[in-house]
Amino acid sequence: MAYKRSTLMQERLADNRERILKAARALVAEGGFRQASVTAVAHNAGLSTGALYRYFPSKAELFVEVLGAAVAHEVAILGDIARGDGSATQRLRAAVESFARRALQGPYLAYAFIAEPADPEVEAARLIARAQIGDVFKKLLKDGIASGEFPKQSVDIGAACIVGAFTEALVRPVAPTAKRVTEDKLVEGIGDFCLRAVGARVGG
Amino acid sequence: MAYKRSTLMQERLADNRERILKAARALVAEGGFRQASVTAVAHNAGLSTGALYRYFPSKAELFVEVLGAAVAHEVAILGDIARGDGSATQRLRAAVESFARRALQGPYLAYAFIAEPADPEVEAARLIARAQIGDVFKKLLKDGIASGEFPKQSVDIGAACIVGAFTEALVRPVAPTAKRVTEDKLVEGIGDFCLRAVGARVGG
Amino acid sequence: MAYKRSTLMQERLADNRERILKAARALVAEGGFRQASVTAVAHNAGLSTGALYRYFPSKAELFVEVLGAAVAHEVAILGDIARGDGSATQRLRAAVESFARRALQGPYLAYAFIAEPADPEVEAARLIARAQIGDVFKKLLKDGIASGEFPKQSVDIGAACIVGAFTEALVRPVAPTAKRVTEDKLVEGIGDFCLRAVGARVGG
Amino acid sequence: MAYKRSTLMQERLADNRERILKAARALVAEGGFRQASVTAVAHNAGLSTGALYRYFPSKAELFVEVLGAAVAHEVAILGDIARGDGSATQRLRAAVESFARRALQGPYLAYAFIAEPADPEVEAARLIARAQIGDVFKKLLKDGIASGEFPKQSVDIGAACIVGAFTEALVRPVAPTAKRVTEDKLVEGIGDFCLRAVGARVGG
DNA sequence: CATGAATGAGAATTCATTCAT
DNA sequence: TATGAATGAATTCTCATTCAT
Repeated sequence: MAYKRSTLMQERLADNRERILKAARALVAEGGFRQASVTAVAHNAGLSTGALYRYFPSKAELFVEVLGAAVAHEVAILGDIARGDGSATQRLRAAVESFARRALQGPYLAYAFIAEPADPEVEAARLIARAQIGDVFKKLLKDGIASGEFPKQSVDIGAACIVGAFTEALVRPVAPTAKRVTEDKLVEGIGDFCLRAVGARVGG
Repeated sequence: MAYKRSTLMQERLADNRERILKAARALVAEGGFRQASVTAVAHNAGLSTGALYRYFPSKAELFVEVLGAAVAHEVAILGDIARGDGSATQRLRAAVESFARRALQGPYLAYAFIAEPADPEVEAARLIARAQIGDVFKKLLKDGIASGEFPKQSVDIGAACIVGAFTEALVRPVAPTAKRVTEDKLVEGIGDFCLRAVGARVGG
Repeated sequence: MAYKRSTLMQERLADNRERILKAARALVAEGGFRQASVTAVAHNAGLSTGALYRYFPSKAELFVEVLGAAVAHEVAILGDIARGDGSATQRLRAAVESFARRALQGPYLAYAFIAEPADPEVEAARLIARAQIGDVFKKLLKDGIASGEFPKQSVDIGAACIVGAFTEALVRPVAPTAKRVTEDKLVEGIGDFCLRAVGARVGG
Repeated sequence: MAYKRSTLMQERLADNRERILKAARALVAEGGFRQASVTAVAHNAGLSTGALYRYFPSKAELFVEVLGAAVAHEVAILGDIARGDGSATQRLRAAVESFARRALQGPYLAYAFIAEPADPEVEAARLIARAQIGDVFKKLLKDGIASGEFPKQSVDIGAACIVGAFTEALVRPVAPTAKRVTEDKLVEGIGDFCLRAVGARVGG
């Protein structure tokens, strides 16, 4: 009918898209991919099932984008830190702890990192996501090595280990019942671990 | 009276159980729990669906056992190393590298560690599995701190980080296409990372 | 905005629910719970298997409702009769014969009363159903005893016996082939039996 | 091999047959047809699944015989009572109460009477069984009418009602929680009900 | 002749995707 | 264009019956 789509309409559409992504994110965070059925996502976004397919061609592509958005957000923050001021040591600690704090608040991102994908398409996206996060730490490692703060080492392996280390420590701390560590202690402990791991001289 | 069960028959039965476990393991390693349907497992084991239920009461219990067996094997080996001779530093490196080498040969175990479980029962088993692996490293950390090899630190967090670090590095190395690191380099790199991470004095 | 759901659509939905109940009822009446598989019910209702689950969360709940609806209908009618005018004797006969006539028309209800349930949930509903029917007769027995029409007796046992007596007589008349009794004779015979059973003075 | 089957062997076979029937009966009594799987019956009889099929060609035929045996036993006892001394009134009460007492001891028989069959073949047997029990009461009704103890009435309907009445009262008494009637009271109450129902002059 | 492992059809239930309205 | 009811294939699990040993 209307030849030109009104601006209002376009905003509406953008809103819907955003709402779907948000709903999907929330559902995955709550109970994993298993809980995030298409119907549930659509309903939580205030839309019908059919409407969702107007914005995303399939469930897989929706979740690829969910993951992508989460990671883009994360990478943006971590990238800012990595490109900021201070020594590589300081920036590495800041990055690790920044990630850790956000993950502890809403653990969906960390969860998404290790959750088994429902689909090969999502799996591919997951690899890319991890790589992107890893790249931030690779840069920091390079900086530190260049400045002489860290000894020479494989930055590829190091970055992967860092991502794995904090992911694991955040999602499934060993000994979950005994001695419940406070959030501050946990974040700091992870930071210490990673700094020592890359050979930085850390506290004492 | 009752026909004596032939030795052949007994072997057959034991074989079937083993074949089921093997098939399940292989399918999970290949494509995750999603790919490992009961029908697929049974078929790959050369049995009918119903026959599988003679050996395992449910899909969940089958996979709990798959995981349990893998971890028991792993813990046994790592435990031997941890209780062996040499400094904590040496034993820690040996444990990490031993795990890493096996994981690179047949990556299913590492995969099982991070795969999203299909079932709460399996999830519980997974947590226990990670904790058991973690405990080995906790012991090594304690040893090293006691001997003065490692600085004082949280052994809970450290153990979790170590497990996470090598799991991640093994399963999804950052930058998987470019500069394919040799296996030796990767294993050594992970070892270095972990030793530095705990504060050991590592070569150079 | 949202398309207004047409009246036609709403009728369609209500129809579907009704059709499912009807199909379930018919299948149970024909061949018991065994014959009433979810697939068969859905198919007889002109729907797919999955569609049925939009209207009923499980097979058990569907059959609980089938039973419940039948009994609610029955209890309403019998209750009206029991609370009506006339002596307890008259009302008891009217209630028994009313039930009997309906049961002979569509024997599913009587069948449902004695069918072995496929599920504990349904079994529970069945007990409640029988109790509800029994309660109507308990009230009538009490009335009759109070008015002196019936001798003193256990109203619990009496009510159970009455329900059992007409259920049996309706569903499986002894000697089903020989001397096929007319419906009128059967209904009257059951009425006579029950009245005598409670000690009422019955014609001749 | 052996041309003539030894007597011992024949006894053995007869024993097995009997044991199977007994096991089947016990399982049905415990938890209905649902619980009585072929494997369970065979196991409880101390035999293998396959061996059972040497004695019964199918599950259905096994349960037809289980029912038949139970009823034959019942009919024999009730027949003795019915053909015994005393007035029809006395014999009817004795028969009803005798049945009731046995049913209360081991309720499997009463259960089998109303349980939904797993199979049309068993259903047919069930009808025959009920008819056979009914026939005993038909004879008693005829006796009583002939002797002038009972008024003229349909013996077919009356017999069916009696069977239904005590079956129901025994298996599912209305109001099962409140006022738990003693066994004696229940048996007597059922007897009273049935005697009054046929028009006998009963106590007071 | 006895065994019991194996079969395989069938049951209930779920869910991504489509399409008439 | 939005809706959500309908689809139907796929999943886990059961069990009467068979047959190699």
